[in-house]
Formats: sequence, structure tokens, C-alpha cells
Amino acid sequence: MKVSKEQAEKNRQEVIASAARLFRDRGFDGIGLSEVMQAAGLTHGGFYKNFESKEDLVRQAAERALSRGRARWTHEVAGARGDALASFVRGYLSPEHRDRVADGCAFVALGADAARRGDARLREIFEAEARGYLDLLDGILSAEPDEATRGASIAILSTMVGGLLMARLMQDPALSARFLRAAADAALALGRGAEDGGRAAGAAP
Amino acid sequence: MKVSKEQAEKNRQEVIASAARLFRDRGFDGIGLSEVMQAAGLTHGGFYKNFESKEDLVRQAAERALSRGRARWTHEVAGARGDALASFVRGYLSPEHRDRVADGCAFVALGADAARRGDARLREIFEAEARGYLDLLDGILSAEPDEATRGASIAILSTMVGGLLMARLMQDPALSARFLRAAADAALALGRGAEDGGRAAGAAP
DNA sequence: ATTATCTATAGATCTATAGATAATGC
DNA sequence: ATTATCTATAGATCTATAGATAATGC
Repeated sequence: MKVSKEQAEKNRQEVIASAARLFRDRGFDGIGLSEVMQAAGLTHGGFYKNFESKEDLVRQAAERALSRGRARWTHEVAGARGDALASFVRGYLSPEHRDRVADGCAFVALGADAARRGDARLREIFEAEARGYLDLLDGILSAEPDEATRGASIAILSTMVGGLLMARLMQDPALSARFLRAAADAALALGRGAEDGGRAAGAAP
Repeated sequence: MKVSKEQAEKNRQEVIASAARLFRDRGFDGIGLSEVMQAAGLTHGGFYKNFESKEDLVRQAAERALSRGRARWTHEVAGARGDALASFVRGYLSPEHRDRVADGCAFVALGADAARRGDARLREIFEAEARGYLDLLDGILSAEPDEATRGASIAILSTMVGGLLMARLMQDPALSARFLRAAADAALALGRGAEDGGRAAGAAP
């Protein structure tokens, strides 16, 4: 029954990866440890050798989902020829991202779940990642981001997150698609406003 | 043990009202029927006399939360002197609304929960209410709303929902407040764009 | 010998149901 | 007599733990 240290570490990572997917798909309270372990190819008895508690796994899975997502968009932005903001915004607000909840943005899939959990460390993870996303946007919007840039980044991120959430909720394909497009158009307009000199919507006082 | 028909109906309403609050606070999967019934002053055994299943209560509670919220904002908009959009947007993106999850917007508190539930009737409720919110915004933005107006309304609603979700997630009070303000400023800017002739962000093709 | 994983289980909680009880409403 | 609500419970599932097992790693 034992396995090499190397394999054990791979197994631990697989548990976190499975949890990151399953939590996004079903919510922190919508899936049990038994099913998470089974998805990783293990039995539930071994769980507490690797994790302190379910809340511990919740934190590690959230961190993985958020940081992987950010790495993906950072890569997409870095590789964009031309309009980096449009690459990010159109990719984020695409039908593909909308339909792949388990692989998608954890702010949308798990933000409300995380906000209501009384776990300050979990919220710290979401907050730190939010700052990372805002820094990414700041860098796209300006070579020398200031407070006004940050305001625009906050507005753009809010529009993206809200647009994706609402698009996922709508059953009518036409209305869902309109949320994606209108939110993307708005996010890009807010970005254009920020480049025009800083007196854009969302600017700091 | 029995109670008048009038009282029984009041009790049923109280169960729905308690569920509407508790589901927003703890999620659809975060609270049991026992606790919901207890919050309404009843024992859990009586639940199935009034509801077909937990999912039935989920639907009725979601409908109540969403329609009550919309009625509140409709009233606020109707009573606004001057800028109706600002009344709506600033009220929605206020610290008070952010801090009162159990009484607040169900798109933010329960949208992700509802999207992942395989219950088409539940999603229909969210969709119908979303259209109601969009109609409310259309009416504020224009005396004769067209497709471009609807695009702006979608963009504004997305920004509001995303801004509130993110503000609730942030632990740093300053960053949370910035999400509220930047999202509100952006929503108002998007509204101004729509009034200026329809070629605003979020316009339909 | 150590330890990663397994089987088995405790104790709590969840949805749903059965049958008892007592007040309403005919 | 009817019925709204109660007590009690079935059966499933959840988190967490205990102890057995078998392969690694010294």
C-alpha cells in the first residue's frame, strides 16, 4: 500500500488539483472529501495524512485555482500582439470560459462561497490574488500606473467578474451571449477611458 | 398542535422568508431544513406539509429574495429626485448593502450557487428577475429604450454585481471601499455614455 | 523501521417519511 | 372530522480518527 515519496507528493498535488476543479463545479459545501479523494484515485482514509482539515484543503485548492488562472491570463497578455486588454477581456468573457466552470475563474465560481466562510486566511488568499489581477490590469493600462489607473483596473475587473457570473446564470443563449459581449465592450471602454489621461470612470479622488 | 389556516399561511411565509435570509447567508448547501424551520419557529417535521422538497424551498426562497430586492430598488428609483441612476447605483454599491448579505442582492449571494444547481426552473427564476432588473435600468436610461440601451443596462448590471461581489470578498476595508466606489463610478459613466446617443459601450451591433 | 495508503467506524448531520397529537372548522 | 404541527426515526452522507497493511528506504 505504500508508495514512493515522489509518488506521494504527486498524489497530494492531484488531490489539490481535483479539489480545485470539484469545488468550482459544486461549491465548497457541495462535495465531500470522499469524492475528492476518489477523483484523485485515492480512498478517503488517507486524507488527513496530507491535510489538516477540509478547510485546509479549501484554502490550498482556492489558492491553486486562483493562481493558475492568473498565470494563464498573464501568459495570454504577454503573448498578445496588439491590444493586450482586448485579449484578456475577450478571452475572459468568452463562451469557452463561461462553459468551463471547473477550470475557470475562482472569483466567479467560489467568491460568494469564500466571502461567507468565516475563514480569514481563505479571504486573504482571494484578496492577494485580486491584487495580482489588478496589478496585471494596471500594467496593461499604463507604463506608469497611478491611483487613477488602479481605479480603472478595479472597474474593469468588477465588470468582467459580474458579466461572467450573470452570463453563467442565464439560460437563454442569446441573453447569456449579450452579457458576455456587453460586459466586454464596457470593460474595454473603461480601459480606453483610463488611457485618455486618468480622469476616467473609477478614478481615485 | 394545530393552528388556524390564516396562521398556517403566515407560518409558511415565515419559512420562505427565513430560508431567503439563511440561504443568502450560508448558501443553498450550507444550511439544513432543520435550522430553517427552527428560524421560522417551527420543527423540521412539518416541512413537507408545505414544500415538496428542499429544492422547492430553494426556488421559492430565491424568488422571494430576488423579487423583494428588485421591488426595493424600483421603489428607490421611483422616489429619487434628480439622478435616478445614481440613487440606484450608489445605494447598491454602498457599505450597507455590502455588509447585509442576508438581506442583499441574491445575484451576488446565490448566483454561483444557482448556476451550478442542475435545476432549470431555479435558473428560470434568476433569468426572469435579471430581465426585470434590466428593464428597470432601461427605463432609467431612456424614455424609449432600444437595443443600445439594453446593452448599456447589461454592462451596468454586470459592473454592479461584480463590484459588490469583489467588495464583499476583500478584507482590507480600504480596498473593499475602492471596489464599491470605482464600480459605482464606472456604472454611472456607462450610463452617461448610453444617454449620449446610443453608441456607448455595451451597445448591440 | 518507517510510512503512505487502506479498511472500518464513530458521531454528527442531512433529507425525507411515519405516525401521534391537539386545535380548528364544519 | 380534518389537519397543522410535533416527536421519532430511517437511511444516506459528512468530517474525522484508529488501526491494519504492504511497499519504500535506510
